[in-house]
Amino acid sequence: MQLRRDDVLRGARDLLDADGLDGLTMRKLGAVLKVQAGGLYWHFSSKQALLEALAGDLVAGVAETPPAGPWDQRIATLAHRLRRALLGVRDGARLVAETFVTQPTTVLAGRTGMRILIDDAGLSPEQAAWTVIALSHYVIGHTIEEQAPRLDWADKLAKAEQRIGDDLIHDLGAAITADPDRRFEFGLGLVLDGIRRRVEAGQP
Amino acid sequence: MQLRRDDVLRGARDLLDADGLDGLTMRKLGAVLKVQAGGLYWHFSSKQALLEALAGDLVAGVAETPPAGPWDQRIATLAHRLRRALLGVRDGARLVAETFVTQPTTVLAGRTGMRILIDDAGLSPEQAAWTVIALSHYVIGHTIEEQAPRLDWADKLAKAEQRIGDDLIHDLGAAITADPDRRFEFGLGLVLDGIRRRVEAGQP
DNA sequence: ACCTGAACACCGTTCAAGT
DNA sequence: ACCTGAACACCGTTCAAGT
Repeated sequence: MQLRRDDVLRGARDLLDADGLDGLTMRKLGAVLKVQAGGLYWHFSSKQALLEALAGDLVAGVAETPPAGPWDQRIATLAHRLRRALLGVRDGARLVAETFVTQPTTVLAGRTGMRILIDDAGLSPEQAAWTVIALSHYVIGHTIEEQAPRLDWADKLAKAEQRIGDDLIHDLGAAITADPDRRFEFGLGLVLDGIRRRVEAGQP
Repeated sequence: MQLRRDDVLRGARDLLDADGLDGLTMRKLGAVLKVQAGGLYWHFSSKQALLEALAGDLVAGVAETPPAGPWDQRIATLAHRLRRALLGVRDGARLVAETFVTQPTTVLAGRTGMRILIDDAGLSPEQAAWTVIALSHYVIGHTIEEQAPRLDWADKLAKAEQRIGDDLIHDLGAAITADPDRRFEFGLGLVLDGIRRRVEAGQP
């Protein structure tokens, strides 16, 4: 029963989900796939290459053209898809962040966003490019934090609140522990509003 | 000549700058400080704890209250300070991203931002908290990408451009390789515009 | 209090050799 | 073509023992 490239990727994905990015080692992956660790290097030239392939696969679906509709809704769809993709596996955002632009699938997703901003929203190609980049930075930043191990946050926040003794810290803590879906929506809305300003300025 | 906690932190910072986050090992740090690796565990309970202390120090200055002025300018100052802090050491953004909210200094920086948004811009405490969180996600996302090793980006982008054969990919590539300062400014402006919408909606 | 020495249980990667 | 076996040069962490 020989191993194919896709089997390795699937095994890596499962192991990532089980043990996290720091727990994903070539030796454990070998064990899962019933293969010596060294054998994996026939399929991938390095662990880094394997991780990049994994990251590429993760964001593969994002680039599909969203259904017709208002430009802001279509862009929101892309942003949601990217977040969903990153959330698809443990530490997905960290994984993708470290191999971001090098991935063809990421480039394609960026292009899809640009199309919408140019054709539907009327931005210049340059503006569109800068905008999709900024938006992706927000999505990735948010999702990294969302996926970060929350272990003892509550404790540390409570301590900070006590030490500083401030209502603002309490409100900040409440926001941090709030529903990530809603927090993402809020930040996305903020960025979209920023884009709207540009769009309106362009066609008054 | 005994080692103090601060000496360890300073050594770790230097080593981080020299070898990057993946190259920062307890054994190399021990060598730099003329100490056995195990000896470091008297000063820090784990490597993780050391990294967290390093991250905390890095963003320590961000929380200082910015000079008086329009609220958007003061918020921009905070965002620039955070980026500068992250750029202060190699892989600083990655380092901070993984230990983000647990750091008291980060909490303090968030509080400073909230003060401005509440007192100067007239947002509710809740809105202010959600806003500083979203903004910090953008800053961190941007800076992680900015600090990512660029090794063979140009090659891969050129290949993607060739393969897809699209002007949009060319424009996207140009944007990605553009001056990070200007790209950061653009994205920050986008988010600030989004906040302005909220502010105007709040006090029409 | 602060560190050494030495060990334990791991890593990624290479590469001759097997099938 | 695909993998084994074994090695190389590393890791983080613990802990008795030294000073």
